[in-house]
Amino acid sequence: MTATKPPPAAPERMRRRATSKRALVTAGKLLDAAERLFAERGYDGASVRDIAAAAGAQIASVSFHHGGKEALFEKVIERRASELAELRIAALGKARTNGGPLTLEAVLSAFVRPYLDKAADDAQWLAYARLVAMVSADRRWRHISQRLFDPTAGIFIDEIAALFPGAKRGAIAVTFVFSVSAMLSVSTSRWRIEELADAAPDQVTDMDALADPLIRYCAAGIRAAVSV
Amino acid sequence: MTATKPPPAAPERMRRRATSKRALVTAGKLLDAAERLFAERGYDGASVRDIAAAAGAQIASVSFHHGGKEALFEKVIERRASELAELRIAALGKARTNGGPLTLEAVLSAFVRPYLDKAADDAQWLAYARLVAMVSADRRWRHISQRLFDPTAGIFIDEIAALFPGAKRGAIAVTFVFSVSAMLSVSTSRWRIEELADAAPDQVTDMDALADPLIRYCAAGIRAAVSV
DNA sequence: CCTAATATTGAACGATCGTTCTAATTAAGG
DNA sequence: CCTTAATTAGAACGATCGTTCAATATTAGG
Repeated sequence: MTATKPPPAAPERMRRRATSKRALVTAGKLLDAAERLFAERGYDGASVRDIAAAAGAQIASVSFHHGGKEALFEKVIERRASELAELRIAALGKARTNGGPLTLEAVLSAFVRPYLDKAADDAQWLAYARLVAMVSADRRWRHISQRLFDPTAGIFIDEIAALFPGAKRGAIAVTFVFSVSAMLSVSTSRWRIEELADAAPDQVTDMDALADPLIRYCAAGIRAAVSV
Repeated sequence: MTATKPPPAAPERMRRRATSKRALVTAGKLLDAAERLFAERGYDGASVRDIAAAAGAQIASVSFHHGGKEALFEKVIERRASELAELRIAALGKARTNGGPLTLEAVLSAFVRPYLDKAADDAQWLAYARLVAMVSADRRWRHISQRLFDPTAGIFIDEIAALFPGAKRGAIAVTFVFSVSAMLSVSTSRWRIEELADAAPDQVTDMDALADPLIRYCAAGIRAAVSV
C-alpha cells in the first residue's frame, strides 16, 4: 500500500483507460516533493507552486492528480503510514516469538526502531518522520492521527497494559504519549540536542545511536510512572 | 521585563515624547492576540489581519508598534521567556535551600512546574506554552531557542550532571531533550492523551495532575539512560 | 491651553496564494 | 495505426498575504 490510491485524483468518475506510466511518475514525484517541503516549511509554509517546481511538474498537476493541497498533504501522510504500522506489528510479533515473556523494552523497541531505522538511512523517510511529529502535535490534523496513528498506538498501549495488570489504562496512555514525544524529538530536535550537548553532529546524535538510550529512558519512565 | 521593550517599534530614532498610555494598551493587545493566534494556527497560518482584528486594532499598527510580523512573533516569545526562566531558577534555589542534597526529582520539578502551573490557570499562558513547543521543535526558530531557552536549559543540564558524576554531559543533554519533549507534549497533546485513554477531559488529563507522573517518568528515564 | 510629536485610520500597494480553465500533447485500447 | 481518453502546458482567476502611505485624530510636554 505504498503506491497511490486506486487511480489518481477524482474518487468518483468512470475511467475508460488505465493511468499512464508517465502520469504515475508525475503523481509520485509530487508526493516526494510535497513530503520534503511540508516537512521543511510546514503545511502553510510550503506552497503548491514550490512543490510542483521541486517535482518538475506543473502547478495544475497537484489538483489534477491529488485533488488539491490539503488532499495532497493527507496522501503524503497516508502513503507510508500503513507500511510503518506493519513494520511495528511485525516487530512486535517477532519479539513475541523470540521466546520468553515480552519485556517492556522489547515492546518499546518494536514501536521505536522501525521509525528510527527508516529515518536513519533514507532522507525521504526522515522528512516523513518529521511530518509525523507535526501531525501528532497539531490538533488541526486530529482526524489524521485518529485514522492512521491511533489504531497502532492502541495496540501498543494494550501490550504495555498487559505488563502492568494493576495499572489504569489512562495512566499508561499518558506515559505512552510521553514516550512518543521523546521518540519524535529525535527526528525534530537533533539540532537542539547537538547544541545543548555542544557536540559535533553525529557524535552523540547519530539516529541509530539514540535508539538505545531512548528505549531505556522510556521503559524506566513508564515503570516509574505507572506503579501506584 | 514583562512589558514591551524600551519604546515601541523602530529601534533607532530619537523620541521626544513618552509613549502614550493608549498606545501601550494597543501594543499589548496586539501581543496578546498574536500569542493566541500564533499558538492556534502557527506562524504562517495566522495572518496579520486576523491578529489586528482580534486585538481590535488596525492592520498598520502591527508594523508601527512591533515592526512587522516576524518581529511581533519574536516579541511574543520574548515577553514571557525571562519570567519563566526566573521562576525556574527561583524554584531551583528554593529546592536547594530546602535542606539536604538536591534530588533529580527536585531539579526536574523546578523546571517543569512553573511551566505547567502557569499554563494550567491562565489561557494566555497556555497559548504561550504551545508556542514554546512550536519554537522548540522547529529549526526555523533556532535563533530564538538559542537566545531565550538554551541558557536556562544549560543550567539545568549542569545541575543534573552534578548528580551523575560519571556520566557524559552529552548523554545527559539527550535525556534532557527527551524530558523537555515529554513536558511540551502536555501542552500540545492533551487531546491525544484523552483520545488514547478514551477518557473524559479533565479526568486523566488535568494539567496539574500530569505534573507528578511526568516528573517521575522523566527522573526514572534519565537515571536509566545515563547510567553506563 | 498650545503645539508639535505620536498614534490611529482607512485605503492602497505589489506579491503570492490555491484553484481552474482552454488548448496542445501524449499514449492506451482496439 | 487510429481514435479518443488522459495528461500536460501555460495562462489567468479572485482571494489573501504583509507592508506602506497620506490624512486625521489624539495626547504629552511646556
